[in-house]
Amino acid sequence: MVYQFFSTVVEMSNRAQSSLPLYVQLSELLIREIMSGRLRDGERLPPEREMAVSLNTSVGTLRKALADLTEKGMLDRVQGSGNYIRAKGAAMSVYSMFRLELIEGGGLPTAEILSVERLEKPADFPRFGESAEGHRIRRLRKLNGKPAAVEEIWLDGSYARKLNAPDISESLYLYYRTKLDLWIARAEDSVGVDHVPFWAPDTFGLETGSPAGFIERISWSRDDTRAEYSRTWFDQSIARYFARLS
Amino acid sequence: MVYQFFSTVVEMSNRAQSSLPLYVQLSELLIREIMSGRLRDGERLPPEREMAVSLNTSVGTLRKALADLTEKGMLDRVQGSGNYIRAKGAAMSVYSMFRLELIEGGGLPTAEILSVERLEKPADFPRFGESAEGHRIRRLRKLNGKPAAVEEIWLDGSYARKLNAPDISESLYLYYRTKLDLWIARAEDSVGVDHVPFWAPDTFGLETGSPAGFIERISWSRDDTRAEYSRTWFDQSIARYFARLS
DNA sequence: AGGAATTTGTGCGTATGTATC
DNA sequence: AGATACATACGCACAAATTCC
Repeated sequence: MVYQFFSTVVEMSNRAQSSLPLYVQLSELLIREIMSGRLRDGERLPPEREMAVSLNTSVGTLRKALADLTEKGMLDRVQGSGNYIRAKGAAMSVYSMFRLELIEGGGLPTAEILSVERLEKPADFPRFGESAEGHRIRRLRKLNGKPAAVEEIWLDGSYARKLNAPDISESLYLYYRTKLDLWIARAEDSVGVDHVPFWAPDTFGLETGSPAGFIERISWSRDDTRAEYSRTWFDQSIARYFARLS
Repeated sequence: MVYQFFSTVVEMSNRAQSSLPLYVQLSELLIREIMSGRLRDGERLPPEREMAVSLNTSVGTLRKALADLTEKGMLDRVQGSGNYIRAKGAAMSVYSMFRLELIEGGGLPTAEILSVERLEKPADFPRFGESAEGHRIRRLRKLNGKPAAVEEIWLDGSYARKLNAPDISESLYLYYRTKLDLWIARAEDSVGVDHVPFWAPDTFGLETGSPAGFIERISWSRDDTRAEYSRTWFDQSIARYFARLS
C-alpha cells in the first residue's frame, strides 16, 4: 500500500515547513514520487476518494493537485477508468523546459557543463532576482549525443552562495528543486537568430560568429519572481524549437 | 447592472444549445463579452458571489470559468481587490495564437488575405480532421505594417463547405468562433528554418527560395480533435517567435 | 449484449484564511 | 481596525465514461 507512505511524507512536508497551499504540496509530493521512480510510468493511482483519505485531505483539494500534474503532462486522467502516471512526461519534465528536438523529431537531450561561475550581472540584462550577482552556467547540449546547442544560464545569486558544478550534471532543474528548493514554474521564450558566442567549444557544430538559432528566456519561480535568465544558441540544421500553446 | 444582461445571455446559450459544461459556457460567454467590447479593459467585475447569483450558478463553477480566463491572459484576479478585465490580452487573444513579434519587441499584427481555396489535402501532411479536403488560406502577415511573414493555413474541410474570404479579414480565429462555432483551444508549434515558398508575394521581404524562419503548427479544437494545420515562413531579420511555457 | 459496479467529471454550498482597501 | 473580496479547503450529490461480470 503506497498511500500509507504518502501520508507520512505529507505529514512531514506539510505542517513542518513551508505553509504553501496544501494542493501545491500534494502536487510536489507526487512529482517527487514520480521523479524518484517510486511511481512508475503507466501506473494507475488509487481512486481519488481512497487517495484523499490516505493523504488526509479532501477529494477537491487532491483533484486540484492532480489537475496540476495533468497540466504538467505527468498524469493522464480518464473518466470512468482512473489516473495514470506518465513518467515519460516526467522524464521530459526533468527537461520540461527544454524545447529543442531533432528536426526529424525527438532526440534524447543530455548536457555537459562547460563552466560555472559567480559573477556580476551584466548591465544590459533584463532585471531578474534581487542580487547584483548571478551564477553563470555554460553548457553544451546534445541530442542523441550530437552537439546541438550551447547554453548560458544566469541564476540569480540569492538562491545559493555557490553552485556545486558536479551536482548539477544533467538536470539543472532537478538540482534547483532538490538542493535549492527552487521550483521553476513557468518561462517565456523568444526565438530568433544570433551569432554563435566566442566561448562555444570546438565540438559545437557551428563556428564562432556564424548565425544560429537563438532562444532568450526568462523563468519564474512558483512564487512568481523572476529567478533565471538564459540564452541558447542552437544549430538549425539539426535541431528545432517546439512549443505547446494554449 | 451588467449582470441582469449576463443572466439573459446565459439562459439562452445555456440550456438551449450545446450541453458543454457550464463553466466552459460561462468562460466563453465572458470571452464574447470582452471581445465585443461590452466589457472594457481594466474594468472590474462584480464580486464573485454577486456574479454567481446573477449568472444563476455557484461560486465554485464561476471560479472555474474565471480561472480559465486567467489562463488565457484575459483576466487579472487580485485577492482582496477584485477581478479585472484585460482586454489587451483579449485583443491579443484574437491573435492569441500568433507568436511573432518584432525583434525590438511588440508590433501590431495585421493580415492580408492572398487566397482562399478548397483543395485536396496533400498526401504528405500530418493527419488532421476527417475530410479528405481542406480550406487552404494563404496570408501575408505584417507587424506594424511591415511584411513579416507568409502563412499557409489548412482548415479541415468538415467545418464549412466554403469559406467567405472577405469575412475572414483580420481575425481568422474570431471567424472560426463566430461563423463556424469552432474554438481553437491549443496548438503545438515547431520552429526551425525552411525555404520561402514560391507563392510568396513580391512585397514580402525575402526572395523565393531563400532561407527563413519556419513555424509548423497543429491546432486542436476544444473537443480535442485536430482541426488545423499551418505553416508560416517569417523574416528572421525583423521578427522572432515567442512562447509562454509552463 | 447488457446491466451493475467503479471511477472520474461537474456543480453546489459552506466555512475559514488572507490580501486589499 | 473594520469591511470587502479572492484563495483555500472540505463535503456531498449526481452525471458520464469505463470496466467488469
